[in-house]
Amino acid sequence: MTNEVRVRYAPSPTGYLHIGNARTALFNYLYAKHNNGTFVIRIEDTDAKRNVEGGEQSQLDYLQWLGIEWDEGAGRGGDYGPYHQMQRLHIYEEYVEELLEKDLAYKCYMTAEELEEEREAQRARGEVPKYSGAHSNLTKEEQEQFEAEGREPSIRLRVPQNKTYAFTDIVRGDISFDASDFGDWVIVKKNGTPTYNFAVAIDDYLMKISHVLRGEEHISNTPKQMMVYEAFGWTTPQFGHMTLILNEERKKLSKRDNHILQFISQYHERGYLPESLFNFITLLGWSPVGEEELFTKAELIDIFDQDRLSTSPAVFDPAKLKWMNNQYIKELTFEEILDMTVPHLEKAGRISENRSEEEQKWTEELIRLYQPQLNYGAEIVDLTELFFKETIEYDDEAMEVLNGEQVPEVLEAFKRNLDQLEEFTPENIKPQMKAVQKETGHKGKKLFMPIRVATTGQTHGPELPNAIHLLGYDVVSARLQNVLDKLK
RNA sequence: GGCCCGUUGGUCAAGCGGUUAAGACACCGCCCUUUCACGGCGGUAACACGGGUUCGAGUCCCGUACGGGUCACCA
Repeated sequence: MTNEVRVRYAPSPTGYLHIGNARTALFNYLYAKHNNGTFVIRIEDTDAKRNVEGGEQSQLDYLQWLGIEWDEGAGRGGDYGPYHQMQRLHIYEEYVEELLEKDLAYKCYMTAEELEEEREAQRARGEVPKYSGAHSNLTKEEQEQFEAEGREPSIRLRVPQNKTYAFTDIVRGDISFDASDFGDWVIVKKNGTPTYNFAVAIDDYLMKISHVLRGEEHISNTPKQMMVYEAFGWTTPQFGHMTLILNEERKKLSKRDNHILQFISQYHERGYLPESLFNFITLLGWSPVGEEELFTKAELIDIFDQDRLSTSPAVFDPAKLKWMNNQYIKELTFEEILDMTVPHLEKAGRISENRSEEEQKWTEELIRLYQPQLNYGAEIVDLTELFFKETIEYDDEAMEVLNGEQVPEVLEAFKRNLDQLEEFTPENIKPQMKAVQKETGHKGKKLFMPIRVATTGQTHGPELPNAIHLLGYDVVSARLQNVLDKLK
C-alpha cells in the first residue's frame, strides 16, 4: 500500500456541469494538486435512460474551461481504465459472481409492484420502509419456479445485522450508522447493470482511490459502500463530505432553480471569467488563513488545507461573485475587455457585426466608459441601454433633480453653448459646462445633475462629457429641448 | 416519520476556554471627482434557545427549537 494521494471526480452524464458539480471537482483537484497526487475522472453512465446527448463532453469541456485539469480518466486514459462504467460491466460481473458464490449476495425475484406493496404495508404500520428479505433464502426450486415464470432477478447484498458502520469523516469527524436501518440492497439491477453504490465501491477500490471527497448528500451512501468493501475484505478510502451549496432560500441548488444561474456554461455565456469563478467557488465551504480573498489557482493549490473545509452549508451569493469578477476584469487589458463585451452588443443588435471604422471607434469609446464598473461581459448591454433608447423615462429620483429651480436656466444655457460648437468632441463639450457655470453661477451637483439627468435619464451614469459626445449632438439637443418643453 | 448533518451580522466567513467577536460582499454615510463611476475612509449589523462542566464559555457536554440532507432496481 502506497501513500499516494489519488482522488476522483465521478460525474454522470445526465446533464451539464453545474455549480455543485464544479465545486466537488474543484476541491478534489485542489486536494490532489496540493498533495502531488493524481486526479482521476471517471464517468458513471450506468443509467443509460438518463444520459443526455453531449452531456459528458460538455462537462469535460467546462471543467477544462474552469482550469480544472485531470491526470487520468475520461479522454485521457491511464493504467486503471476503462474509465466509463458501462465499459467495466465485465469487471463488476466477476465481483458479483464472487459474492454470489460466498452467499454474501443473492438473487431477488420480486417485482417492482411487489416491492412497492411491501413498502406501502410497512408505511401503513408506521415502519420505515426497508426490504424484508423475502427472497433472501429461496431454495433452488423456488428460484427455478420464478425463472420459469419469466422473472428476471436483481441481486441484493446481504447486510449484516447488529453492526455499526462508523467512519471518520475528513470534514466532519466521526459519523456512524446502524446496519439495522438498511435492508439488503440491490447491487445489480434486473437489466444487469450495477447500481451506483456498488459500482462506486468496486471502482474506487480498483482505481486505488485514497480519498473520496464529495457532497454532503452522499453521507448516507457511505455505509452502503463500506458494506461492499467489507464483503470483499478491502480497506476503505478516507471519506470527506463537503457542505452543500444552497440557494437564497437555503435549499440545495437544484437544476430547476431560476433565481441563480446553475450551469457553468451560463456563466461562460454571460461573460464571467473562469479565474474568478474558480476563486469564488473555492471560497464556498472553505476558507484560507488570513484576510485575503483573491487568489490565483496556483496560490490556492499551495494554500489548500482540507482541515479548513467548513461543516455548515453555504448560500451562493451572486452579488459577491459579481464583485469578484469585477476585480478580475480590472486586471484585463482593454483588448481583452473588448473581446468579452463586443459580442454581447452584437448579439443584442446594438451594433453592427460589420462595423465601419467610425462605429468601431464609437463602440470602443462606449465600452471604455463603463470599464471600471463592468461586472461581467453581458452586463455591457444593460449598462449602455441609454445610448440605444429612443425615448427616456424619468423616474422619481430623476424628476426630483429636474424640478430644481435652477434647472431651466442651466439647461438652456448648456444647450445654447452646444448649439454653437463647431466640433462635437468630449474635449470641447467639457468647457461648455464651465461656461454654463460662469454664466449662471451654478456649480457642482446643481450644474451637472440636471445635465446628466436630462441627457441620460439617469442620476448615476458614465463620465458626462464622453457620454454626451457618444450620444451625439442630435440626440442630446433633442433630449435637452424635450425637458425644457416639459418644464414650461 | 426514521436515520444523518448542521446553526457566529442579510450573505460568505475567522475564531479552536479568557478577543473591544476579525475580514469580505451587500447596505448606509463621508472624502476624492465641479456630476457620475472607480477608488479611499468610516458606520449599522451576529455567537438560535435552555441546562450543565469550568474561576471563566461563540468555543466542551446534554436537551429543545429551527434548517438541511437522505431514505430507489437515480447517480
